[in-house]
Amino acid sequence: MLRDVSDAAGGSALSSGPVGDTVEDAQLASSLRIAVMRLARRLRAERSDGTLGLSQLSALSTLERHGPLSPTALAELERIQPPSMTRVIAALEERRLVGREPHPSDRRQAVIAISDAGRQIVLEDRRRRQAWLARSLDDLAADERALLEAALPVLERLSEV
Amino acid sequence: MLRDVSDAAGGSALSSGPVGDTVEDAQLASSLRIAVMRLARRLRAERSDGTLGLSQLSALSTLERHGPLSPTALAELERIQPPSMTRVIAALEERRLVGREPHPSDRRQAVIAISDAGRQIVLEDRRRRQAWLARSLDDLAADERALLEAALPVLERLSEV
DNA sequence: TATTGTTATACTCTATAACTATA
DNA sequence: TATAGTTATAGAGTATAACAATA
Repeated sequence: MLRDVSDAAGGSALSSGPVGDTVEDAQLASSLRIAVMRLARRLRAERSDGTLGLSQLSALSTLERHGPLSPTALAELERIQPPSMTRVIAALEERRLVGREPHPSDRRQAVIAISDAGRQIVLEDRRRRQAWLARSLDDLAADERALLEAALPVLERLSEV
Repeated sequence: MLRDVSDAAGGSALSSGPVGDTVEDAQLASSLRIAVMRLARRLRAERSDGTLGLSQLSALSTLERHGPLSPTALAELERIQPPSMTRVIAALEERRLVGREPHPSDRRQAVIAISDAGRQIVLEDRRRRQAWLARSLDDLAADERALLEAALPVLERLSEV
C-alpha cells in the first residue's frame, strides 16, 4: 500500500515544476475526488440521531465557533449560496437552536446567534456524533491515523481556496 | 504545520490501546468529517460540463475499471442502494453510455457494460475533469501533495469498511 | 445603483417500501 | 421462499432567477 506513496512522493520531488506535475496532479485529483465523494456519502448516511441535518449541524457548529453572524457571512463560511443558507437558518430557527436579531446600524442585515439549546447540541454532538468514523479510525493502524492527521490540514486548505 | 503530524504520531505510538485513542480519534473524526463534507460540497459544485452527474460518472468509471456488472453488484461497489443504482443506470442507458444484456444463465439478472461512447467519456473526463482540484493541488507545496498522496489509501480504506 | 435577504422553482442524489419476475 | 430488479414516493441539500427592503 505504501509503495504508491513513495513512488508518488519521489515523482513529485523529482519533477516539482508546474508543468511536470500536471499529469500526476490530475491522477491525484481524480483519486482524491472519488475517495472524498464516497466518504462523504458514507458520512451522510451515518448521521447520528437524524433529527438534525448535516448542513444544519455544520452551520450551527460554525456559529458556535465564530459567534453571531449575518446569513450572508455564514453562507460564505459554509461555502453555500445565500438562498441555501436561508433554508438552513429557517430550520434551525424553527427548533429555537438559533436566534435572530436586527443589525444595530444596518436594517438590511440580520444577526444570527446560537442559542443555549443550540450550543448544547453542538457540544453534545462533538462528543457523541463521531461514532462510525471513530469506530473506523479505531480499526486503522497508528501510522495510518498519523497519515490522516498529517494530511488533514492540507485537506482543509483545499476547501478554503 | 508538520508539528501536528509528529505530535499525533507520537501520541498514537505512546498510547496505541483502544481506550487511550478514543479522545484523539473523536477529534480527528470530527475534523475529518467537516473537511470531507466541505470538500465534497466544493467538488460537487465544480463538476465540469455538467451534462453528467457525479454519481453517474462514478458508476461509469467503475464499469470501465471492473468490466460488466449486474446492477446489484454495481450498487454494492458504489455503496448505494439498488433502487438508487436503477436510476443511475437508467440515465446512463438513455445516453447510450452503457448497454444492457440478459445474464446468460440467470434470467433475473442483467449485465451492464460500458459502451465505446461511455469509455470515451470516462477517459476524456479523467484528463479534463479535475480542473478545480488539480488547480488547487497546483497551489500546494510538493510536500503537501505528498501528504495527500500518502493519506489517500487510508482515505479510500475508510469508505470500504 | 448596490447590497442583503427571501421566495419560487427545480435539479441531483439518496433512501425505504412495495411490487414483479425468476430461481 | 429467496433473490434481482424496478416503481412509487419522499426527503435532504443545493442552485439560479426574480423580488423586496434598505443603503
